[in-house]
Amino acid sequence: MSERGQGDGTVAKALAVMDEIAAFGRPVRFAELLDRSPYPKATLYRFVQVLTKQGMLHFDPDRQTYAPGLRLVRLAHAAWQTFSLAPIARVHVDALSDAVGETVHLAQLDGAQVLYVDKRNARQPIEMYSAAGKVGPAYCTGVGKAMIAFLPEDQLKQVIAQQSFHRFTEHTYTTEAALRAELAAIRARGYAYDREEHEPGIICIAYPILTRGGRVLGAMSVTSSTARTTLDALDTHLPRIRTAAEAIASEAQDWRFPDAAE
Amino acid sequence: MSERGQGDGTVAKALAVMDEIAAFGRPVRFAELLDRSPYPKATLYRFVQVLTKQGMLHFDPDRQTYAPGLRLVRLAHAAWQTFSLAPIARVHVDALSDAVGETVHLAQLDGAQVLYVDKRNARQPIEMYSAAGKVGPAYCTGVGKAMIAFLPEDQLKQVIAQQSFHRFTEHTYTTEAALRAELAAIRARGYAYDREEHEPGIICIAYPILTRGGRVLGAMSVTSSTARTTLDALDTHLPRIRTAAEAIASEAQDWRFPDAAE
DNA sequence: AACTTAGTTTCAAATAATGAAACAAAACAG
DNA sequence: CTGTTTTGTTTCATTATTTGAAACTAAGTT
Repeated sequence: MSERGQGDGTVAKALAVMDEIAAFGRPVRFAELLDRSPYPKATLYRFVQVLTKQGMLHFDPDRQTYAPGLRLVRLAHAAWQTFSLAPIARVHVDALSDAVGETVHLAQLDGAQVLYVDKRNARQPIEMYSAAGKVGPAYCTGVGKAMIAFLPEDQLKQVIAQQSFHRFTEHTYTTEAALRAELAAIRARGYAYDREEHEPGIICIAYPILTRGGRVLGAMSVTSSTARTTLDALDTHLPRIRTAAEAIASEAQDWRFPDAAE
Repeated sequence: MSERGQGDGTVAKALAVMDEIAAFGRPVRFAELLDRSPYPKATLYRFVQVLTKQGMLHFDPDRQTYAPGLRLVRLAHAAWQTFSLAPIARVHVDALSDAVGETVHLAQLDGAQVLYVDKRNARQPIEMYSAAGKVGPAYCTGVGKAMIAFLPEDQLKQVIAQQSFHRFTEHTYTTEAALRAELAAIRARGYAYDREEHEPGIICIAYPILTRGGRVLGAMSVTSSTARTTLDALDTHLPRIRTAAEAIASEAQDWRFPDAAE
């Protein structure tokens, strides 16, 4: 039952502090942090000191503010290179983006969230709230649904339990039952649509990236807006998306995510 | 115990383990890690367990390997957005890259190292973390020298003490004296050249990004190769680079790095 | 079956983390 | 300029966690 950050030792607590600071999205004063933190002054103070000394946080002495530090960028580079699909997928993402002329996203699951690991903007970029490293909800994005639809039931259960089911638009699925019906449809179809469920006017078609054993590695999507096109029109890109996703799956499997015995 | 028996702190130790895993640049087995680690088996084991549970590492059960986890990518996104110059500089980096048709780098100092936070290739567009997050030596890159040349003496001393002075090419400055002479020249000139000091055939011109108070925020560079051009030819881009660097400095100062009093 | 090597658990002792409270230093009154 | 509040830092006895040698299990090899 342990969530991140509680009862798991000192390291977990320190990382929870990192999360909190990152969540602010801007440099933050010690007092602000203290308000939101479950830890007493002295304890939080020591954490922040240690993290700063370690380069995980950066302290601006003029403004007396803390922000996530550059050591993270260095470590994340390693994560991106060794674990994410992005380096393997790169050539395919490029090709797909060129071919369809729309925004392409590559995403993986980070716990119950969608984490975008790569992105290509269309030539006429739509202003959207996503980039590599950005996270999003799993229950109302194309890539999110395409991934969780193919999770084994026990994992799916955990993931669903952590969804907020916030109603972003009038098309958002806001109940577990509705989402499960949608996921069943996605499994039957083999891929997912986003029908303006996360942002009004934004639609996408998303294809899962699965190992031969059916394990979920990630998903990739082609996104556009209702102002420019329709889902039916996006459907014409399906063969290309499928080809790209399957190529990524195949290469990823060989290089990095071999299944046990199947 | 008496004295400053400063026990390292559990968080610092855990982060050291992260660094070690990241340094491998590939998924790594527990035993490999143990060889390189100063910690005994049980201790290292627990660290790795905690970090995995926290999403800082990812464990591949099939191969029994650990790799940096996706939580880092999420945290780094926050670091990149709130602390790095990249978001502010983006439009200027784009414009400069378009104008000069060469590779443009944006870098900041992370301790004694150069950390690249953004990059534009002459032809290929967005690359995100493939380039952002990379580190390089400060003493033999254009951006590195452009930054450390403008550090106050006490900081410069520390940084120099941490340089390896490895001879990458026949042009690399390999002594503190030689480097200091070069830095003096850079200060006088206002910007730096890389004359194939890091990689044979690669030259660049790098301009520091400084606050009005003279504090070093970062540097940006235009890179090319001796096969295509010469330093003199690159010099023609100088006004554009200066303009871009100054624009970034000005905006960064207003938004995020105000000096104390000026 | 005997022997290796890799990974996991145990538990008393050693060590580090905790947090209430005191302290210092600014910021802000009056 | 003096008292007051707000914010940031240090102290220290208590408490809880971390530590690591060793025992153990599992998997692979001869």
